[in-house]
Amino acid sequence: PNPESRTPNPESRIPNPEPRTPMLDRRYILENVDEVQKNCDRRGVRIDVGRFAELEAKRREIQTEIEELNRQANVVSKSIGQAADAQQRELRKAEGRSFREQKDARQAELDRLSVEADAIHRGIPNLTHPDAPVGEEGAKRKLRTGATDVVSFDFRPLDHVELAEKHDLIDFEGGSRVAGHGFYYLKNDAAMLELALQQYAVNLLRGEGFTPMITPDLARGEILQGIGFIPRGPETQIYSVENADLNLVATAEITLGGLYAGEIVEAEQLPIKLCGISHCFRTEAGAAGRASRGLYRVHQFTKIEMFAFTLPEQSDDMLNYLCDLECRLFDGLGIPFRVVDTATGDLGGPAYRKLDLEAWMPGRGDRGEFGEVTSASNCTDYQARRLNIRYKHKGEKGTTFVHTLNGTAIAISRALIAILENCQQADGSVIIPEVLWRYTGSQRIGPAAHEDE
RNA sequence: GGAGAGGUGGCUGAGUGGUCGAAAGCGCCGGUUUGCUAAAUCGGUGACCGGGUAACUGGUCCGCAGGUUCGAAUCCUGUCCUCUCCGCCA
Repeated sequence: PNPESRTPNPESRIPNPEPRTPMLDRRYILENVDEVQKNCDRRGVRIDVGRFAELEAKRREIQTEIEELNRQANVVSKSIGQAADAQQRELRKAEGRSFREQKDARQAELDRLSVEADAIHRGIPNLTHPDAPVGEEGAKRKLRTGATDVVSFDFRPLDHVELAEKHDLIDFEGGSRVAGHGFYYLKNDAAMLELALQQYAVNLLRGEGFTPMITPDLARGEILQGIGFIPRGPETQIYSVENADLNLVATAEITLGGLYAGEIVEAEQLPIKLCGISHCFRTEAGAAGRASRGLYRVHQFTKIEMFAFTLPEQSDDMLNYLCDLECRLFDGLGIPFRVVDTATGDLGGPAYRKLDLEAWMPGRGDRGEFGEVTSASNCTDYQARRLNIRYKHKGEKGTTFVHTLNGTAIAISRALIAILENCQQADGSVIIPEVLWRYTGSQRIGPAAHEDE
């Protein structure tokens, strides 16, 4: 599938977005060139921070000149209004024009400089939590395991594709015919399971003070970029709508984070905890063939997402809290999993730290493998800067960027894999996790076992 | 989708080319008065970027982007959003 299309007019709705899109604060970078450079190195991001500092210094210099020229031009302009006779007036006009022309010339130079400086700036990723393991993807650190042990079957377990076929749960062929490879229909008990999982997750989160939200499934390019996605690039993971500045969201993180774009919230309202229900669309460009059998890597799925806006000092705890909730959700389902602290080299640009749950998938690979089912990230103020989301204390002056965090509660497609494969029985039936019975109305997929379990 | 109206400071709302960063009111902060509450009254009260130890000071900002002009909240173009009416529709 080719998601490429052109948008005639990318719009701006966020009031006064900093035109040069700060990722890290420019001043912070200038004052901490070495540290920022080291951080980029640890993440495997090739960036010349020193060069940025150089350009930025020059840029400021010119900016000061421009302001001075502007000031002089303003003085002249003001005097014209009070000028006595027409001759004086014309003289002053010429003077003013001259100042503006000089200014424009300097401005053009500044713009040229900014192009390079901004390109570097855009590439600078967020800082990294000191505890995050340093290295490539393999350097990730296992933090703990869930409450449920991995069961070794005394029969050859089926994978979820085989189980789905056996019980008529998923129509991959139909999905391909109608929408292409990577799309599918959930049928029968799988459809019911999706609804049940949604209810299960949302109810638990609501009890924890999250506001349930069914969000738009499309969003403006600007919002995507604020969150850290790059729509419409050659390698983009994002589907875009033709002739409109709209994109199918890859996660409700986009719509939940974007909800407060341009806002100043009262500090007393923080933390704000949202629970988003949305479909997620991903082109998965360049991912073909990579361990993506069945439901594991698809172009569309439903996801219950947690999102939090916090005070800066709250975000470390909030990340652990989101991760704990994910653990509770999967412990509740009886799925074995481990929690992994993502290595620096594998962090996305916005993430300061990322904790993943990897569930055991007995049908994956030769003898079962862990596969990522959730992901919780602390993005500190990286997204807030780009979306211009700040807080202020009531009655006080001055605003500060909030911290944003996101975490998967349940991504239905991956959860389905884990449930089908872990809960399968020797006779091929699947026992539905007990916490879902009240939503599914049934307890088992497939004929009851003849012998007991 | 069509027609019209509108988007101004924390809020309401004036302002149609030059002392407008923006009247007035509300709110907020401080003073005075009153026995608390409340009321009255006086004064203060936007954000961002830069310079300065500081007092202070330069620039930018009237949805957003661009244009005209010596000078734009004000004129022009595009666009987004809101409201009203019409059409269509789950």
